[in-house]
Amino acid sequence: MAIEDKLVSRQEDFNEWYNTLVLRADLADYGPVRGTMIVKPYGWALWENIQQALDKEFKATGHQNAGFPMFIPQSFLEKEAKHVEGFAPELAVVTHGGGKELAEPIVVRPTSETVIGHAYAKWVQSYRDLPILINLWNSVVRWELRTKLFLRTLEFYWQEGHTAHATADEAAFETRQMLDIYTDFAVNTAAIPVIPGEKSELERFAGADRTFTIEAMMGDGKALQSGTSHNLGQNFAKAFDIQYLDVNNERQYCWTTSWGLSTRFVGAIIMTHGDDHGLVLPPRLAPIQTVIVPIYRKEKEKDVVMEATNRIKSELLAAGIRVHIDDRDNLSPGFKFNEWELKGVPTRIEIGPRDVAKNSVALARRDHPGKEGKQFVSQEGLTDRVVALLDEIQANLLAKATQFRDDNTHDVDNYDDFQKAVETGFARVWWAGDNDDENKVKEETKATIRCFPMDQPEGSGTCFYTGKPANKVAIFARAY
RNA sequence: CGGGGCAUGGCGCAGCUUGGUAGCGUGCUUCAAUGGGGUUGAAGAGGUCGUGGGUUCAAAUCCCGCUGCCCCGACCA
Repeated sequence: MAIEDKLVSRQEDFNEWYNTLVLRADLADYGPVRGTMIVKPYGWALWENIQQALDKEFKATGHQNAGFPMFIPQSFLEKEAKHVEGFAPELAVVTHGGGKELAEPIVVRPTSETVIGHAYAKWVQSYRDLPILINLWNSVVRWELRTKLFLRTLEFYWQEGHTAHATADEAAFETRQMLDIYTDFAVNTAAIPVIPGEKSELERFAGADRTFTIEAMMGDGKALQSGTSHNLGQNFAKAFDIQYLDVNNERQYCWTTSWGLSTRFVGAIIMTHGDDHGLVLPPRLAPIQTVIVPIYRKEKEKDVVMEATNRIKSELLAAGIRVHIDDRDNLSPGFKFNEWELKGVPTRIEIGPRDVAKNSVALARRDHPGKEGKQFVSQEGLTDRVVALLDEIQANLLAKATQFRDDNTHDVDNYDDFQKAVETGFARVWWAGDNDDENKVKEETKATIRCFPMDQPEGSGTCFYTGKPANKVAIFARAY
């Protein structure tokens, strides 16, 4: 392959690096309509692993999956004042159907709170009908002005959970529970050290009382909101008339929540772990955890090499490892090594005639790219070794990402230091300002409040911007 | 919507200033060799030069219109 086809260095141009990486690693491509995305099989396999990990947690906490329509009457959106205000500019509207102009325009769902509200109003009569705990795996459409593969596309895939509860406490518990599930998933499955916290009023979901988020730091120091959990209070219950009779035979409005995590998370994985050689996928989510590259010269060698290759594959499969044999005969081994590194496969086994003779293999690890991370090991106990190595890589990725985040997070107490801090990462500050102050900071530095971390320090301090006494710590950063 | 750029085989580009047979790299197909870090060689396939008009004997190239895409800003998971 030609030199000009190599990846741009991540440090040189993070944007360019990201875009070419997504295309070259065969994760996704642009669709025919500007801003749409085709998720290719390899990218989708990664998304499926994310889905499975989350879905398991949703089920374990009593949620069920369901399907809801993608078409929503425009009037539904208008029932909740803040909601329509937030979403009106980015709606895709269907005006014709069956060759005729429609009496009422239909919007393609940008999110499903409204159609869910419509349904729940019918479903809920009694306190005995509550709670309703439903999750949707679907895609939604938002007509964004600027788009980027995975991070912001016109249509994106996600899950959106929608729950209705009898009391404010239950809704608050649910909101927090789902935030914790996202946090645990990000940290322990995706090896992304996120900061869970609450959004400021300016960044709050349109129609929510409180919005919670997990914020991750990307390789360029910018923040990425990677999952959200909203406490909708009684806003949608009142807009859609979701009421129930309580034990005292009195009508009460429900308390609702919604929470979501999207294919944007794939972007988070790429931008957190990727390096100049390509993707680095956390072992627990990697579509292929171990790739075996057989190397042989003549037809004579092929048989013995393939025999060992297949035997090793069976052993790995039996241990529950996702294995792939790269037996393409038109590519050199060196090419394959580079390609699988580009695709982020955590471990690679190379086996050639010399290995067959010595009962060994070459075992490479993706978190140490190139020849450096390669060692020749015995075929005896190989499966155990790979299992251990996958765990080691998983832990190493989290440790590296955590180190990076901490190195680029600064506690600052004055504006000069603040400006420097948000150039390269997060600024952790005492905050006592109003929306105007927050907007001014954004105009001057491009940094916004990413969240007020759940983990607040004891005591109080002085706001770096307004100089007022403050009792809350905020994370500021430039964001995607 | 404001500012900048681009549109030529699948992908990346040159050619345009000064009009005259459609080029390069990579990829693709076949064969042979090679095979432990982006392998060689040979032979092939593949293009209405975004689109509509104009000038001209002749337009990828000059002129006018249109469309699409990319980057920066506003919007946003």
